[in-house]
Amino acid sequence: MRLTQWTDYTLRVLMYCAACEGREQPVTITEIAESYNISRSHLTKIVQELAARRLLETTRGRGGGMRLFKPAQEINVGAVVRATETDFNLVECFDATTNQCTLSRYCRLQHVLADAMNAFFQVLDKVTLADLMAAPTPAVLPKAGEEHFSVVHLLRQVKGPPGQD
Amino acid sequence: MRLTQWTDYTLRVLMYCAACEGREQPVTITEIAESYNISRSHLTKIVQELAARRLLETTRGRGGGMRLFKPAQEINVGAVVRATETDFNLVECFDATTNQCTLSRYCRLQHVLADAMNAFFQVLDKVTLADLMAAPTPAVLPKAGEEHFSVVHLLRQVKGPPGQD
DNA sequence: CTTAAAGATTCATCTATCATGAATATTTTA
DNA sequence: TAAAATATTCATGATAGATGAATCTTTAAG
Repeated sequence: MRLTQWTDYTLRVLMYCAACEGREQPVTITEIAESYNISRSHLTKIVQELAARRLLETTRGRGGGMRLFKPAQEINVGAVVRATETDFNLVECFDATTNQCTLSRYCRLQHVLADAMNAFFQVLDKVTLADLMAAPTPAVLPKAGEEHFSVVHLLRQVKGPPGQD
Repeated sequence: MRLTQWTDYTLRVLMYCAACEGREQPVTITEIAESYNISRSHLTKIVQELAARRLLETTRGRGGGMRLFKPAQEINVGAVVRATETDFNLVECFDATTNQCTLSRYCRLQHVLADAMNAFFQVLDKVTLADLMAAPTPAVLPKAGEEHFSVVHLLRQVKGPPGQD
């Protein structure tokens, strides 16, 4: 029971962009690839897909990069996961074209698992990208004056202020 | 987002046994393998595990086979799936030992996905093996006098009455 | 008008998990 | 003692998913 790394990276890209909202220059693929230490080439395809799905807006050429296409509050996590995951056939009998189990119509398993999967997504459907950027765990609580701590802070710690690398 | 075929087969074995409860002879691996048209060798390992988990009772030797260790009403589907699935790391950051994502403590993704997975299992936790053997879909509704239609009927149709093959 | 920096595209390959199955050992009852 | 059953071990196959090299295209800066 896993999601693909593709989905994982997709969400991370969106989070990175959300964290950088308001920044002058758009976020670049190279920047994210270095920050997360993952393949630039691979990331490109993910950004590609996100742009095609109108979740990111990309601009080519020097000074280009990507931005969220709409505010983080309007990007639903459930919708993103539904869009990026490709295989929802929890068990063989979910796919009528390849199903070989002769019991399928006589057992409730498929129905029960479908219910479970719906419950899974109902949770995600209530969450937006903005919600993912919430307060940190106690160990890294913001100091006084850092009320609006977010991922941006970590990025700054790790990479220095945006635009200085 | 899939379960393993191992889990699928595990549930099917249990369903087959549930359908045959009350039968004189225990169910054999060969019988199930032929019925579902899957590898006997592979099935053996699944039965093996189920016996180790005290969900099946197996007896060796001539006349041997397997039976449910306890009534189908007492076998919880959620528990079975939790036991047979091996990988619950929906995304990389679920596994602290291999996690490389520097954002993990600063983002709520892990928490949200954990919630979703809990919701998934909460559905399965309400279902027993007996519940999986419910009424068939309309297309195959039992005729009058077949009130207690169940998987057993299908097995009979397909294979003839138990013990005659 | 050329160069550098960015995304876009294509293709090939690697890899880990899961699935499969052969061979053989062990147990038990008829 | 033979047949029918589960148990065990080991090797291999299949495939989705991940990776990355190479190259093309676009665009702004100088």
